[in-house]
Amino acid sequence: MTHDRHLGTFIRSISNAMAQNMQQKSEQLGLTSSQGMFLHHLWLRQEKLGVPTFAKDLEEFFDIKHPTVSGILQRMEAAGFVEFQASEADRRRKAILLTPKAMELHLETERHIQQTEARLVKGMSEAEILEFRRLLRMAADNLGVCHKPTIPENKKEESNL
Amino acid sequence: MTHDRHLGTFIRSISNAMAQNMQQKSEQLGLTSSQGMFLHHLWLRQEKLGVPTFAKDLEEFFDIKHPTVSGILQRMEAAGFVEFQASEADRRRKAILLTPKAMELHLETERHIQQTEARLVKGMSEAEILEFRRLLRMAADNLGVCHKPTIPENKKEESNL
DNA sequence: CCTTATAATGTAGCACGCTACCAAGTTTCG
DNA sequence: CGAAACTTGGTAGCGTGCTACATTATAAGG
Repeated sequence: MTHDRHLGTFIRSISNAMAQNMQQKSEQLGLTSSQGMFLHHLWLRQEKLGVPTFAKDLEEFFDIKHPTVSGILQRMEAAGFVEFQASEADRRRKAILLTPKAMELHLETERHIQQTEARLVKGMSEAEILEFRRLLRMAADNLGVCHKPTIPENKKEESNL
Repeated sequence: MTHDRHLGTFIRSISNAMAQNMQQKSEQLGLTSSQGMFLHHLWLRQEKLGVPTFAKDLEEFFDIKHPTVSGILQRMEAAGFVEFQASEADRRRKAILLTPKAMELHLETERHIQQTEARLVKGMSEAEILEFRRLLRMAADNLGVCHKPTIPENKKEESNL
């Protein structure tokens, strides 16, 4: 019976490995893995749902702090993937808009995300995948990780991803 | 049925949340969560097993790249938690030694790690915890995360953690 | 209306993860 | 033995996560 690593370091390693995996797939596109996930989420809201996205939305969905969102958006703007548009309703906010350049990358980015997801659960049965997700959610709840849906309440029924 | 986040971002959030949890517990000791885990592992090898530890060992056990190990060790040295001792057998290597100051923190650090581990699996049955670990290991294997034991082969039978 | 509280975002500074590259010691093999 | 290959670890530079603080806009209460 060999020793197991603590779950903490183990999960950290898996998280790092997934990021590296995404990064390698995406680097030809000039995207990092976080930027790829931002792009996908922004695309979903902008094209599929037609709702504007603000920094606050990304902060809540990805469960990261606002300075982290700020940094990623700044680099995506510098790389020409997003633009900002001041909100009239609330002058503190700026809507985040994908550029045509980013739109072109969407399909490939989505493919990378799905490939990485598929690789993660390779060899698991459908039941095991469900159980994995259930246990991960329990762990997340234990740590207070919030779990916002992609879609605002008033748009929920329109979506199909 | 609400949307679920991709497993990728979900695991990343859990990993981040655990690190924050550890960090909050440890900051009064002047340790980060990575430094705490390094300290625990170094203590285990140094005091329990009596084997020297080199940067390469940490790199393999925690599954991180060597520049990352290097950085953490440099900060731990600057904070007075570790010292280095040139190896006579192989002059490329430096054994990593915990200072008395670090030894004093060991018990508290171990407690923090175990509290965080316990919090993660709170509400899960023994069987669920085993299943969680099994599924995490499958995912890790799928991503090529290596899973080295804490203990060198020739010392394995002596350990009891 | 005006003060105060709350909310959204920005910046500074740090830890930690990575890749890419470099230096030096050890090992292997002709 | 000597050259080439491998191993160990160091540095530079960057992205992403954090906390703490500051700024500005909106909301709430007297």
